[in-house]
Amino acid sequence: MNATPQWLSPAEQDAWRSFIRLHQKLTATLVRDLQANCKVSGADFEILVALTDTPDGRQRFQDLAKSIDWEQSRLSHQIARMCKRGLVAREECAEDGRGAFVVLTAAGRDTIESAAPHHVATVRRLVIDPLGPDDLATLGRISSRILTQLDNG
Amino acid sequence: MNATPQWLSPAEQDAWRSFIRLHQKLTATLVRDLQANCKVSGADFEILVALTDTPDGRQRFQDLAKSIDWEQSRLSHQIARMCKRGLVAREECAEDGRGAFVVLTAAGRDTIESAAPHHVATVRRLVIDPLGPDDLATLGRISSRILTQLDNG
DNA sequence: GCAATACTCTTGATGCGTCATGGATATCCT
DNA sequence: AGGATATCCATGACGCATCAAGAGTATTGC
Repeated sequence: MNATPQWLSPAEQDAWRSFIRLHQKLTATLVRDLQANCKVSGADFEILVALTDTPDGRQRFQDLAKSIDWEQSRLSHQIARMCKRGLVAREECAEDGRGAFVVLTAAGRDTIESAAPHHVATVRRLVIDPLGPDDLATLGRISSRILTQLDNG
Repeated sequence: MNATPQWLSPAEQDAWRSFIRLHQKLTATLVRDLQANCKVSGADFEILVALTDTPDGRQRFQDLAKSIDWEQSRLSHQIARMCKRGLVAREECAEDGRGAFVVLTAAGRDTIESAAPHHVATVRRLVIDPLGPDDLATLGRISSRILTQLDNG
């Protein structure tokens, strides 16, 4: 039932390896840039951005996890670390005794407000500008296509 | 000296977020697939593939690190873990007292030979087939472009 | 009511990745 | 030759990601 060739053709292999390599190198570069210039990890940044998206900088654990597609326990560990550094705080949930809120602190807000412009500038320089609008749109379209496939199993 | 707009336009943001999301989800899926079906991590797989690329499954630390673009200490830690599980072994280097070789063991060879076909099939199913040759080539081209930018700083 | 079940979050163990540091050997320079 | 320097690899500390297990609280169904 498997008529497709087992190995990748040279052209497929080229494309795939470029993509994987890009994948690894871009992540490493962006994370390093954030850490060196803004003292936040990629994980910190993602949490802070997600919290900033809500008007009061407060979100239930569950909702936050869903909005950034993280597993519960990963979020729990991450929030524990960020609490220790004062970037966010926990709050109990009145309506549901099991639940809890994550709240952006003043320090957290300061951090993200100074980190975000720097990060955007880096993304522009490394990705958006070298590609130009057409290729960027193509990249977005291709990404969505693969994402759909991933979501369908 | 910064005439470019600070934030991303909605179109830019869409494309960028799709790409990042793809990035994260694809990695997670592939790693999980390898771990669940073949009992190897992504890091294990990368090492084993690189070693298989040489005729005798032996490589100096340094050369291995360069060929997969890893930091030296990352490789050292990884090899230590893989030694413990018997996938590779260390060998001293006669010509250079500081140096060392990493050698594929029989168990390591078995592992990669059973994992590789499975992995290729997954990559086909999730990425190569849904894209088709043209989009795959485009993805490769775009990836190379960004990689060049990364390498130039 | 209340027992069974489901939900929400936490915790501990383990592997991975980076940084800073260090020990050993080789090479270079005078 | 011998000291300075560079190269090669190892190690420890710390943060991050996943998995398995668990504690407390709500909900469901009888």
